[in-house]
Amino acid sequence: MVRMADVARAAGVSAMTVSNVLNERLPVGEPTRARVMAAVEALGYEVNLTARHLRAGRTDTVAFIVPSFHDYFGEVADKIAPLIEAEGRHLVLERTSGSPEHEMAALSVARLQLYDGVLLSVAGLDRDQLDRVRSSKPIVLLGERDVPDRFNHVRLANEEGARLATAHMIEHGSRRILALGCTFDTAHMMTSDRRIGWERALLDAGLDVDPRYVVPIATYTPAAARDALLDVIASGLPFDGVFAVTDVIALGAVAALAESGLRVPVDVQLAGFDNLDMASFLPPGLTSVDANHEGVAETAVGLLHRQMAGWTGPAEHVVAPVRLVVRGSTRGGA
Amino acid sequence: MVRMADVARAAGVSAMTVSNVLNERLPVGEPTRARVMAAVEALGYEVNLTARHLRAGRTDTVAFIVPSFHDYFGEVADKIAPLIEAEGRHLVLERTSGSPEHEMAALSVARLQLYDGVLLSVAGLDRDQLDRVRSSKPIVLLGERDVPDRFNHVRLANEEGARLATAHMIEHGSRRILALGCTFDTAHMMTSDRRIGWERALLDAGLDVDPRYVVPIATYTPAAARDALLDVIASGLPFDGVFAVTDVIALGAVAALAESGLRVPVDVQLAGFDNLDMASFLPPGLTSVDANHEGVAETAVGLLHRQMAGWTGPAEHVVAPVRLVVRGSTRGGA
DNA sequence: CGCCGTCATATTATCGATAAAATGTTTCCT
DNA sequence: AGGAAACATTTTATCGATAATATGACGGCG
Repeated sequence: MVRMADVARAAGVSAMTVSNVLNERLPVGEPTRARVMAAVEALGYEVNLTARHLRAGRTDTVAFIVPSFHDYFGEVADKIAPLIEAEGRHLVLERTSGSPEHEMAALSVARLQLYDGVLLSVAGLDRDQLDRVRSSKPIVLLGERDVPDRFNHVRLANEEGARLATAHMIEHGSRRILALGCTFDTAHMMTSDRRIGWERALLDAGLDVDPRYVVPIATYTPAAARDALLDVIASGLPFDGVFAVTDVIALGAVAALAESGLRVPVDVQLAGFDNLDMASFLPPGLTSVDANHEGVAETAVGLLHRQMAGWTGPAEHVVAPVRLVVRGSTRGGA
Repeated sequence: MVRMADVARAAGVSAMTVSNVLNERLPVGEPTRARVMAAVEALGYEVNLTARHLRAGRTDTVAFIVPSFHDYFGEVADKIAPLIEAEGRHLVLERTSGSPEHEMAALSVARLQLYDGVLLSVAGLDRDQLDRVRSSKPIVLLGERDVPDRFNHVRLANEEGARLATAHMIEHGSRRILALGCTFDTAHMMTSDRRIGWERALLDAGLDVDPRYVVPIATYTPAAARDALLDVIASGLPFDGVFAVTDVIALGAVAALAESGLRVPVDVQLAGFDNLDMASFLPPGLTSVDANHEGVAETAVGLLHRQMAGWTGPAEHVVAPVRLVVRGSTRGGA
């Protein structure tokens, strides 16, 4: 391991001069700078980032902590990365499996030290647990859970999105719409907020809210969604529309409907949420609620940058607006 | 920031004793241990991982460096994470955009220092560039590029997989099969290795290899794939099968075929590569070459663990076997 | 000619933890 | 009782860089 001191010796200067050359902190005379650079090249020296971090208290790295790496979070992460890199920092992803324990561990003093700032997609933690986090590290929370006021937070207009999607299917003739993957949780969660939007659309249209039409799912995978929907079909419960709580769930629904010979959108209309890349390619095109990933990424990163730059004003709680992207899976589409 | 020295003072012992209690390195008397633990609790002390890293030379962290976070790599990363965590380490993901410069930077001395080991999915680097990497850090390379012998490397049986998929479509009646997303590169690349498999299947069946049937794609997105295939359709080139170089490309093909009123598998058979989760849900089910992500993950992590444990034997070059998963998008499927 | 300011570079102290060696204390055995 | 072994804890040095401060050389000016 080549150290700064080795470079210093080779160039006949002190370590501090090497540091000044490399970091352009204090001015260094041209001949000296040249000698130092030559020594750096000759020895192949590179700074020890750990030592720099310990001494300078800065890592130039931001973490985005997500429940899982694939699908939705992978897409959002790819939007976030360039924004972080534009400010000369690195982005790394960590995974929590959505468990509260892992999420708390990611917010522990020890782990937060490793980054200049952290974006956390909250899946498992509730407000009380988040309140126990004591740290002045810049943090921005993403996701649909309730969070303490002191945290910057970006969430989606879940209820409105679900309402839009459901109302759109009602408008085009659906009367019995499943809320696939929704729940009756009382705490704010993605699955319950979206259920409320679904309910609202039904009530606005003067339709009944039948709890049998809320179909919870064991795990948020297309496989579980397909199985759940196949069960519904087997049970004989009549339906002519499906609001899937996410596009990933909608993917499972597409498979179940196709397997059962139900045509989309003729027999059953289908709408999802998230507008993943996939949505526009899945024939006949998946109608989906779009929350503008890119805008969400910009907002969240903006809040984080502001904190990292030293801003100490009150935290912001942003609700990202949504719009419905209509495609062939509903009768308003092509 | 609470330091170990603060805990030591509170417990009336030396910092070293605190360290010994927390790390269970040297034995500590029970009453002392209790006092130390009480002080740790009272002050809410947590170790400074950066200082530990600097002194102890270990981060307990492994990086998986990928071209992009979504789709294929997100799925593989979710398989790798539990394997790393099972050994008590953390996994972080970094992104290179597939550019050689970013990949080299990720392999720089400075960045490698941050991890106990690195898994790198090579997209842009060639053998010569990789040869310039000088580091004894445990590294395992993934991906289809050629790599120097001294690196552990896991790649897929690309040629065989493409051959299987193509042969399967020939067997079920296709005679003019597009190689969508393939290329004529001479270096080993995913897109050229798979083209060779496609060629082989054609030749084995006594069919012509017509270069017009190799359709390169600007960017590896479903949108670009759809556009490329729509262009082919518009050109009037007749075809009755599509081998898509990846499932992501196949997704674009599905959209293009649906838009053009071509029925899968009746008019055109379609097969992909990677067997992403999506493949089994995309109606009528996407026939795809499965490379057993989980097995690849286990192999790669196994090689990395071996290196991190101090193994210094020769590097291994593993070619992960593939099999064809037949679904409804080809006529052998349901 | 001598004093002061400016610029370039060097010295010192420190970030927080831990490996290795040193010190002190108790126990045990003959 | 004497001495060694066993055990518990502390001391010292170090990982590699950098912020803050100090030193030295030179030029300008009265």
